Amino acid sequence: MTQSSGDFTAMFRDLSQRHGLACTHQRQVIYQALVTAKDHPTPEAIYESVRARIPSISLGTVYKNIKTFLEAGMLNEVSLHHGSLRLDARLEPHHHLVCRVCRNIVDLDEPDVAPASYTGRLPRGFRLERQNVEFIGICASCAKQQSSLTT
Amino acid sequence: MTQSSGDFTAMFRDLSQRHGLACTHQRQVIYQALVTAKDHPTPEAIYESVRARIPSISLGTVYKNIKTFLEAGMLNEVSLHHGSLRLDARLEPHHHLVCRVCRNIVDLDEPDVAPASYTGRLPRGFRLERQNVEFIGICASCAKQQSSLTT
DNA sequence: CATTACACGATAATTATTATCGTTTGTCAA
DNA sequence: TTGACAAACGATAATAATTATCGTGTAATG
Repeated sequence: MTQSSGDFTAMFRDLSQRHGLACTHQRQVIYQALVTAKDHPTPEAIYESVRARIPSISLGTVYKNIKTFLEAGMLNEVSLHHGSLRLDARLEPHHHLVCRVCRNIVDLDEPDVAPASYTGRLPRGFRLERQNVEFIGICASCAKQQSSLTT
Repeated sequence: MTQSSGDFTAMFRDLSQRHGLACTHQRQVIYQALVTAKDHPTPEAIYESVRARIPSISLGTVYKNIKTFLEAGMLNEVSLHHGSLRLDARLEPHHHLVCRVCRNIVDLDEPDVAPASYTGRLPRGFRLERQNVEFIGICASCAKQQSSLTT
């Protein structure tokens, strides 16, 4: 146990250094909660889990560090469209092209998309109905802005 | 003008009847704002747009009717995962299987998924980086609950 | 081991969404 | 038509999710 938790500590120290982040106890425990979660937890769920090990931690700290991890690329969000509901009145099946920076969405017509396929096994009793494909990248105007930041 | 708006009114009256919804002026204007929106608007954006035609409308009415349209299947949400942020610490590319009712997420390994492909033209300057595929359906336990409701 | 910038915890503020409630309006049948 | 009733409306309060602020504490660096 000392062994494996020691390994994780060393790994996380190294990971933090590579991303230019201070290696704090809170961060380590939050990160461990994230990587060991089997489901796709919410910040609130991480907060609950971390509280078992650091009862005094603040919810704000959990949010702040999750954001830090996201910006550092140590973590992903399941959807680019949480936060505010976005609506789509086109009922015909179609797909989306999304800019990962400004999160603007462009419709792609169904006939231009060859669907993905899954060859593995589905969970028992799951009835598959459709699929959503999101093509993700960076749009022209966001790319221009980002390159001007690095010069 | 009288012609086309009359067409829409008649169409919407019919649509409402088919879904068992009262055909109110507010609903018609909200629905028209939704179908004519080129982007994928938020409830707030719809509210702003509708206010130009019905200055006295309440934001709550817009939310309520959007929810009504969603439940009736007259409208879709862009993502099943808005509302609360959901996190994913798996950095390797992989895809998701989602139950449209309980919105639980199961990871699908990348090797089991043959990706989609897009044969159309991308917007000028858009740099495509990756794709997210969401396989959507209904899980065993939600299917059981729904069938027990109809019996 | 002292300095300093960054992180922490507490808490207030903001944003997004839902609920409540009294009034108004669409629907349906007489 | 019109009158009854259920459903929808507008105003507003309440809740949920997230972000900002600020004084104190601690990791990194030399």
